[in-house]
Amino acid sequence: MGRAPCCDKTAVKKGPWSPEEDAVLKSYIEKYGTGNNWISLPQRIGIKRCGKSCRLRWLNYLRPNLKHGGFTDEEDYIICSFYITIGSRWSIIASQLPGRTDNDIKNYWNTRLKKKLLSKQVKAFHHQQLNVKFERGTTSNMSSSSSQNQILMLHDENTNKTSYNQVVDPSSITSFAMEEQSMIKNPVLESLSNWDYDAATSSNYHHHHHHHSSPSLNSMSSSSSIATNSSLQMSHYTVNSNDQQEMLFMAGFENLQAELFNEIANDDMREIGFHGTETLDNDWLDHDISSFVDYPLYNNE
DNA sequence: AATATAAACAACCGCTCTTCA
DNA sequence: ATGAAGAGCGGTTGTTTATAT
Repeated sequence: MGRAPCCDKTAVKKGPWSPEEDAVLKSYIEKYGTGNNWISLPQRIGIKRCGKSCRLRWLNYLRPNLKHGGFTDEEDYIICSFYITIGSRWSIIASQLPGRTDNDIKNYWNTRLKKKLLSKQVKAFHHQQLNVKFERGTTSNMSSSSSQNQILMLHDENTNKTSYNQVVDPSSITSFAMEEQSMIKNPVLESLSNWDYDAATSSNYHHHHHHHSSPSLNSMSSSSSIATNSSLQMSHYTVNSNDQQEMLFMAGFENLQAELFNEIANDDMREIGFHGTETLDNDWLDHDISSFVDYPLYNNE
């Protein structure tokens, strides 16, 4: 009593398409079009396939002017920008990339691009942190030992709060990081800022209990408009908690980077500082900071 | 050289959205 | 106005190909 199948599954072939099947389908559609009826098409042309399968084959493979593989750097940026902004809305993303299908982009993201982006983000973060120092004590010692290109973290055991104070010399930021900036400022991404995101929110969205981890990074950066939009949208468009965590993770880094670059561009400052205080718990540490610090923040043993 | 493991990718499934009689 | 059929979507699976042991 489930849903009725779209076709007789026993009389229908599954799996990869043969060149012969491709040729029949392609030549028919090129001559007569699809006739707005995929379900009856296979019977009409004598192919033992489900109508949905024919449609998919045509749309993703046989249709003219399709590209396969060989994604360019520009396409990478566009895909990443969109994913970070609107999540896995593959058909929307595909509509921005001529000759690419949603299926292709989805596969590419899942198998390669996601890893590529994550490793870039991690590299960029490493680069930014430059030199992390962690001390225990009271907040009164805080400012004394802070210097250029250093992030100082100070844990006050009495209040169980950790303060941080980051000072970055802009000249130490590499061209790699500038490349990241161009992604953040991608015009495609900016064009999205006027969309009405609330209209289509997510029945399957749920807050993950780690959702506070990124705000801890956000609080370091104040607010560039792009970064703010990005994190807002993020909270509405994630699909499951793993993806959400991962996306917040990336967005947090981007916010931080965007803030850095904006300050460099607008103020021509020699120094950029971030200051703040957070109540730290182990979740926060594990997720955002501790894996990037070469020595433990706490001695738990 | 043989086998195990991972990556890549096409295609499938079940659902939702749209269209039209 | 309404509901069934068609189209579209995105997560996931299954198979092939590449890489590691």
